[in-house]
Amino acid sequence: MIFNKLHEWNVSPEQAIALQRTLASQIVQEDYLSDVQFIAGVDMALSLHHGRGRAAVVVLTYPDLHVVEEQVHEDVLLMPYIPGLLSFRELPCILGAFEKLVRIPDLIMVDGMGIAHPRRLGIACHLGLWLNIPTIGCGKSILAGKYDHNALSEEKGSCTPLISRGTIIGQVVRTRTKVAPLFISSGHLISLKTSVEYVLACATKYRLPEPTRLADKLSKDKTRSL
DNA sequence: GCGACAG
DNA sequence: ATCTTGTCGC
Repeated sequence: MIFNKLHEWNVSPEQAIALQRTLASQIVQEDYLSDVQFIAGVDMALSLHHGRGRAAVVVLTYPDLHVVEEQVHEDVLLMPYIPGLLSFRELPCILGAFEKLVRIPDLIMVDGMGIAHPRRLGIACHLGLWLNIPTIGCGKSILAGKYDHNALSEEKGSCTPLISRGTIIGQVVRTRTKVAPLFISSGHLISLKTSVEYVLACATKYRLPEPTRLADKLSKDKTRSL
């Protein structure tokens, strides 16, 4: 598939932050989804010496969740990991995997934050803008905001708002009973409510929803080099 | 100013 | 994220 080249990737941390501020104003938090027939999951694995990375994208049917396409792409990492600037480290490689994709997904689930980010531009938002496809941020740990731990019961499906500066930036969602929750937020072209619905619909047997769980597994595939 | 900090 | 074996619990 093809996408919009919004900017260069070899930028300084200061330039990256400036870009995030500009891009954040372009994020759409309303639902603009077409009939969702295909959902993709994306994740990335890093090499032993953190010199290279391998991005994996898995496309599954919805709501049956059957895999219809898988693509991986390896590349050198340009930037180190800096909290808040994750997309500048991982997206170049992830976009390489999307270039190889034949089946265009209607919705994408990303391993990382959406707008639940210091400048409201997590990796899911950034990817959504480059692809112009709805994206959901599915983080395994918190980056920004706070929530009432007591408002989250042990049962699957339980959730409580993630709040920052007086506004709801995401939902802390329990995808499995008695298992650590996930931090869900809108990426681009989708509402928070709809995001949570899709995550729960794809969280069948594990903590991670099937799209990102399978992408995570594929990126770590031991039968490949790196 | 101090501490926290997705993957 | 990654380094790593067995082990507790449903």
